[in-house]
Parts: sequence; structure tokens; C-alpha cells
Amino acid sequence: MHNLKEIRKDFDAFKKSVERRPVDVNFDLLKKLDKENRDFIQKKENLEKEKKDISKSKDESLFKKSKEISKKLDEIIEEQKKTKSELDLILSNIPNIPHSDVPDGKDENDNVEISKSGKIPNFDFKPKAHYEIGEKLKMLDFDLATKTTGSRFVFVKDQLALLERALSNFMLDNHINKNGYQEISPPLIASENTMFGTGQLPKFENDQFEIKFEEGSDKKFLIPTAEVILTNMVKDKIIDLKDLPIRLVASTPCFRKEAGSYGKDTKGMIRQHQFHKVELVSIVENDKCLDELERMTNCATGILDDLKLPYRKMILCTGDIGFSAEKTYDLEVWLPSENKYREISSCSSCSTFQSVRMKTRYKNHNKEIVSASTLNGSGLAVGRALIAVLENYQQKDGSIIVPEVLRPYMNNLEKISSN
RNA sequence: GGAGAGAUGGCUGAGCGGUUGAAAGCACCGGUCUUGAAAACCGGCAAAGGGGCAACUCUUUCCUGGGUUCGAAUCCCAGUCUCUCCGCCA
Repeated sequence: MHNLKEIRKDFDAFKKSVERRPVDVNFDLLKKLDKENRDFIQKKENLEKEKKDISKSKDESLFKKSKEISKKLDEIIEEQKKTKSELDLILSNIPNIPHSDVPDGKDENDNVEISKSGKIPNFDFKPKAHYEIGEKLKMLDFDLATKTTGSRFVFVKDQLALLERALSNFMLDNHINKNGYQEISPPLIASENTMFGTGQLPKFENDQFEIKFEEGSDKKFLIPTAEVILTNMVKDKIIDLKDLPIRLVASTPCFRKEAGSYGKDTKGMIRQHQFHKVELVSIVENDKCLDELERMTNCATGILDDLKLPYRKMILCTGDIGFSAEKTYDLEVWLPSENKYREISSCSSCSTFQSVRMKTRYKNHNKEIVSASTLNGSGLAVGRALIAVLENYQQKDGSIIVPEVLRPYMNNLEKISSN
């Protein structure tokens, strides 16, 4: 969320930067409501002062007047509240401003490739899709999941379940021991306010799984990514400078409705309602934000390098970056069956956008209290990493060579094959 | 599910109708002292919002939302959360 005080300083510049994205925001109304709101506040404060003086004077002859002021005050407060909530609604639906590094563009086709890495494998046979491989091995079962749960879920079995676990543990260990992240095992359910903090609400409620506790209780949601719960760990906090940067990592299931994407990637486990992801979150000083984004992205590419998977690094254009992000790198892994790169990680710098919503601040070197910067990135999506390993390490006979770095996590298993 | 206790500033913790934005301690910052540090002593130290070029000033905030009152952290009602005991349970 944007700081109104800052917006006021140069309204037109603000408008112009937001409009680099495809947005529909009523800026005139925003400006008007802000003015109205401040007028109401002034009126309100004057009356409050008057009332306060009377009560301080303890002059009984004025008590009656004070009562009248109270009535007038009630009306003004009512109007002010209404104006403020309209204002907040507009404000909370405005996305973050793209950083100047971010290229202009309409959609994902306008994202710009930064670099390519790794060797695309050559097969002397036609490479199969991960779901064909998995089903042949009898270690991926989509039909069974349909029976027990519904579409877009999967059962992972035997050595593929072990592989999934190995991927997750390998990534966690790497980020904890090599990259200095603190391991967290968080709740998988978030309150409405928490979801607001990272920007999932109010705009994207339809993508979330809401769960019912009991009638009348507050709304709760299954987390769509650990980013939500990890980032909100610093909600409502003034952080000591000496505690920054904060770096957190968690491996969790993620739950998404993916509204509007039905019909896309219906086959296989590319797009599921539930998937595992290792998530990185950083809370940093504002001038370290973009450096941290590079660092975080390198932590993610490090995993791909270790797994010897071919990938490319993209910078997202203004039309494709997420609501809360000012700048985003996507990492795309090579999938032989599709003969193209697919997203496996997304690392974003959110500047102060989330911390304003969460009221996360720190005291900077000048002892001023300022909003902190937050970042998040996948390091990596475990489900998609499983797909990438299956497809890139597949053999003609349908078996899978286990990437070397994962073998210590799999009882030194070198090859996955049926029976 | 039953029965109690509680929610106050970065933390601990007093206050229980009228200069209380809130005692005290810790932490933190500045100073004196010291070769330096520690200790001791002195001083400072909440946030949000509004107005002002600024110095500054005003308003709000003692879990949340209502109510009583000229006036509420303090009284009343509702809700949320936390803790303890009993029950149940992975």
C-alpha cells in the first residue's frame, strides 16, 4: 500500500508511475476523497479541543454546551469514517509502482531474458512428459486423487515421494547452512488481516481457499504461499536495526484455487491446487532492497545449478509483475517434453509496499522510524522441481537418474525405476 | 466442552472517574567522571494522524467495538486473544 503523505507530495508523478501497469484506478476520486478526509479531520479536531477545554475547566455552566458538541461530533466522525474507508478501499487496490529497471510490456511475452545457464540435454529418443514417466513408474497417480479429492491433485508414491522429500530437504539445508536463512515451520492458515498484509486481499480473494472455523468467526485462509505467513511474522513491529536483515525459509504446502486458469496446464502436476514450495523471505533496510533481490535470486539459481538443471533468468515486464512487487525475476527451468522453459521460481522485491500494509518499521541510522523493505522468492517450487528432474534425467527405459546432490537424501539411491 | 485469571509504552510492571501519554525498573541514546571501558551520577527517550516553509502546534491511541458521564486506562455491555485447572484428543 502506498503512503498517502508521499502521494500528496507529487500526485501526478505517482499517477504516472502506477499507470506504467495495466490498471484502472480512479485517481481523481482518490485526490478528492483525500481532501475531504482531511477537512473532516480538521473539523473534528476543533470540536474535540473545545470539548476537552470544557471538561478541563470543570465549569458546570458549560456542561450543556459540551453535550451539544458531542452530538455534532458524532455526525462528523460518521462522515469522516465513511470517507476514510472509501479512500482506503481505493488505496488498497492500487498495486506497487514498478522500479525503473522494469521493462515496459503488456504480458509475459514482453518479459526480458537476462541470462541462460546449464546444458539442455540431448535425447536419442523422444522425451516423455513427467506425467507419462510418473504414471508408467506407478509413482504418480492423478486418477486416484480425482477419486478422493477432485481434479488438480495428485498422489506421489514410493521413490518419487522420496525424491520430493529429498528435493525439499536439500533446498532447505542449502538455504539454512550456505545462505544464512532461518528455518521456520509456520502455520499453514492465515487470518484475513495477514492476507491483507502481503497483498492477497482484498483484490485476490477468489484465488484463495477460505476455511470455515465456526459460524461467525473471522475469515481464515489456507496459505497460497509461505510468503504470506513468513512476511507477516514482522507485522506491527518496529524492528531493531541490529536485527536486520531478517532472512527466513520454510518448506510448506501451498494452496491455490487458480481461478481463471482452468483449461491451462490441465495435464500433469504443473498447475495444482496444492503443491510444495520452499520459500525465502527477507526483511531489509530500504537501501539494501535491490541488492537483496540479487542475493535472493542467486540463492535460488544456486539450487538449479546444483541440480544441474538448465534454466534461464527473466526480468518481468510491467504487465506481468505481481500486485505487491516493484521488480521480479522469474527463473524458468527447461522442460524437454514441452521443448520450452517453464517458471520454477519467482523472486520479488516489494520495497515498502507490504510493510506499509503490515505496519512493519525499523529505526534507521538517523533514528527515524521508517517502513521496512520486504522480499520473497521461491527457492524453489518443489513440485515443479520434481517435474524438471523427471523430464531432464529420464532414460530411454523409463527410469530416472537421481541427481548427485540428492543421493545423500535418498539412501544413496542412484536410479529410480519400476519394481 | 466445563471453571477461573488476564490483555497498559521496546520489555517488566503501577495506576482503577478529572493536567495520566500514563509511576517505577530494565533496555536504549547523550553528558560528567575515567588513559579506555565498566560502575556511579545527570539528562533524554511512544506511535499514528492533522495544520505549518519552519520553530512549533493540535487531535487520537492503555486488546477491539458499543454504552454511561461535562470528563474513562479507570464504570457497564458485547467480542477477540492469551494464560491456568479439569475433560477430550494427534
